[in-house]
Amino acid sequence: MTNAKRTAVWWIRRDLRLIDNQALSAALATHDQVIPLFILDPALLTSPYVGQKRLAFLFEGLRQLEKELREHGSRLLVRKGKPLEQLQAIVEETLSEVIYAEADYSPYACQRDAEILELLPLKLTEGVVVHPPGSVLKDDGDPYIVYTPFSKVWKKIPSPSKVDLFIPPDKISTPDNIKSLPIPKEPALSAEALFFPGSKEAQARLEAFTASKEMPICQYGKGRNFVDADGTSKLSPSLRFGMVSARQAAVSALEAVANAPDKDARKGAETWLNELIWREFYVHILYHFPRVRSQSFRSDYEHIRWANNEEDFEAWCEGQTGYPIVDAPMRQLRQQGWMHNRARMIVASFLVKDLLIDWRWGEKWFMQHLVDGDPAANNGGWQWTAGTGTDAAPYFRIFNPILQGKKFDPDGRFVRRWVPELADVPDKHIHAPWEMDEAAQKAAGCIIGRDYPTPIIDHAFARERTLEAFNIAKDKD
DNA sequence: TGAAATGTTGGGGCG
DNA sequence: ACGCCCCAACATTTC
Repeated sequence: MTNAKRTAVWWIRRDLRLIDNQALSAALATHDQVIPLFILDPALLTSPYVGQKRLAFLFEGLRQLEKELREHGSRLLVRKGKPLEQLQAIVEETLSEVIYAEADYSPYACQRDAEILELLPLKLTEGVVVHPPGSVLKDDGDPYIVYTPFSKVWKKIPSPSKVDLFIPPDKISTPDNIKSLPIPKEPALSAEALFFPGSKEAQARLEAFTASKEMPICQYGKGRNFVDADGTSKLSPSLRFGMVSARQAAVSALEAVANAPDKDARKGAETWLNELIWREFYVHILYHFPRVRSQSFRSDYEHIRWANNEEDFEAWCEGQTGYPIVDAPMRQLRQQGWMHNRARMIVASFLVKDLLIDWRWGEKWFMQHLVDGDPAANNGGWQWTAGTGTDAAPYFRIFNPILQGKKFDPDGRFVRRWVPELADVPDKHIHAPWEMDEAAQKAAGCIIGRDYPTPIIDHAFARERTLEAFNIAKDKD
């Protein structure tokens, strides 16, 4: 080595934070100089599964990270191109000894990293999940394909009790002579975006949710299903890009469980912890069974004869199905890039089991619009709803969109917010406005078929059609 | 982390 | 007083 300083690259992928970052910590512990690098990978930026809102969130997140780095006297090095080629060039330019990165277990990332590992000194650390794939296995060494036993074993593995609050010293620095690209300005974060990216925002959100006086996490179990009054943490986009670590979230949840004032509160917090474990479960599933990315986990359901009607799909995408509890969240998704988890289940059930459209269509649409869109969680969620996945809802579990609306948006506030043409429809009919007689429609200023669509399908008919389609497929194997 | 169909029970009205 | 019917209310089964 010609340089006296020992230099490492910190390759940032989905870990946009300085706090509790195992890749960064490892680099700082072993090297004198650490160069933070982000590579704009055309294969990812132009994928049909990438959405503009998520990209905007990522780019603004990078700007926030750069700001933090500047406070520590460093630049964020940005390059564009095939990661292997860019890394080769940078290692050469900076005489770096090693590249540290947080392991990513999605199929694309695994293949990308495997190729790089053959040619470059890449060291992968944990961080995307608390317990990585391979660490939660059955006694015979097979991965779990049912959630409950998985979660029991997950909880038995000693979880970290502390996060790494290491404040990066001025060792992080990028040599001035190294060329860097600007962070793209487009797509830009819209002014009415629901989420502001960045580690600071994410840390504050986690803190407020789990450790503030009110401890909203303790109400999560009871409140999480109401689609309007929001009992959820809204942390998914931050977890998606590592603006908080999974470990931080888990530690905070465990602390909340321990500090909960009573039994109900503890249960509420445990429910949220379980959602974190669901997230890890699906990371493991996609890692162990990469074929689920394009196929049903249960191969018999590959035989389903989908209706796949394009017009129906378009109506679903646009929030024009005529079912308020479906249309409202679908419109919210397009506008804000986010949807309540209960609503995700409702609209997914409607697409797959009412419209009899292949779950992959919906999976793709979600990826194109969700700020938090993650290949593992999204795929897992869709296959769960479709009944084709691991530990999935049985195929005959078909949501009734009217009952779901009444249960989880009882006063119709959520529906009225996103489907303004229903604003004056009385509570009694808000989830089934087509049941209004002519006079009621006039009084509500909402003529069905003119101001708001007639339901594009009859639920009772759809239910029977789907039961038959799944039954036939099931018997084919 | 369903819903609908079907079965069972028990109170009240009524002849 | 009694049997009968009706029908909530709840439980069980089936898709």
